[in-house]
Amino acid sequence: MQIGELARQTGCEVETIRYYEREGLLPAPARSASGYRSYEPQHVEQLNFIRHCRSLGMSLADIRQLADYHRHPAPEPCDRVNALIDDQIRRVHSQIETLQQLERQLQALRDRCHSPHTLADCGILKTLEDASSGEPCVCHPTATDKKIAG
Amino acid sequence: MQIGELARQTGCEVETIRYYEREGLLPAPARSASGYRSYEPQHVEQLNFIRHCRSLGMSLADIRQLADYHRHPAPEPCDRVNALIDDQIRRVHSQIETLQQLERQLQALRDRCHSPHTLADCGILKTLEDASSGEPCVCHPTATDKKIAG
DNA sequence: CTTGACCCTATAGTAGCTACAGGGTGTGCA
DNA sequence: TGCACACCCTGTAGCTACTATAGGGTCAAG
Repeated sequence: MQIGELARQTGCEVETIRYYEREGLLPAPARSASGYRSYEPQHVEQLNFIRHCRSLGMSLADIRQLADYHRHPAPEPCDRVNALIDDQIRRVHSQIETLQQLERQLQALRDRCHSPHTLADCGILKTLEDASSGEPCVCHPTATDKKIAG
Repeated sequence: MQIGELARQTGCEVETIRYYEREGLLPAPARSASGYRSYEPQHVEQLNFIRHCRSLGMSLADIRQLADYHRHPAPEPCDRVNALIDDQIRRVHSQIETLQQLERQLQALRDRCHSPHTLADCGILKTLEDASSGEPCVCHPTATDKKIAG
């Protein structure tokens, strides 16, 4: 099967498939006489594995690890698989908390301006300006919540 | 004041300050005879403004807009400021919802493997493999929740 | 014999920084 | 005077996970 057909079967863009190959996530397939990539059904499965993990928010590095365990189902304990998933859950959870705090801060800022104003008189801009001069602001009640989310 | 001092006063890295200047967010300061950047107190305020907005998760493009309104407090209505903040709140909110769904999916996957297993017998890996072959999986009860979060 | 759909490689762009390499400047100390 | 060391400069490459070209080749149908 050609790359376009693989793309259709997996819902993954052609360029992304070539990118995964370059990154060593998807094994390089055989080539036709004219140099076209020629995929086997197992490639569909491998690509689905990658896309499934991506849909769970995992990094390509983590997926590479998982795919390795997948390919070599050794009789060792699967602690590292669990640890990998646990880390991912922790990361997602902490992102949620960061964003929830962000949402509260933005809402507090937004509450500064509800009725129609002019720019010169806008509570939002004024709050942002005051905060720039080091004054306390509604959005950041404590100093520690002002760090920038990665 | 030199760039290092500005960095110290604002908690912003020197490279980041130069980056903001390149991007047109922070006005280019005067230079000393030896070519060193020489900042005024107003630069502290402007940089604080940028960092404050960044801590609210705003993009540099949005911050550029806000800084423009800030510099030109015209007597027009501040609708666009409000719209900008509202958009940001919407974006943050939808990111939270996406991540919460992700967390549920990851937890469902994690629940597949609690007691000690070998790799060959790991419920997590098995679930991921089955999903790659198109079988229904615990993490994605419906097909629509499988899209990849940006 | 041409059109159009497909394929190839290589490179540059996205956001918001961060981290060099390779050089110059300025101050303190022996 | 010589040297160490902290600071500054520009320019460029790296990070993630793609996406989007440019510029070309291949193949089947009409």
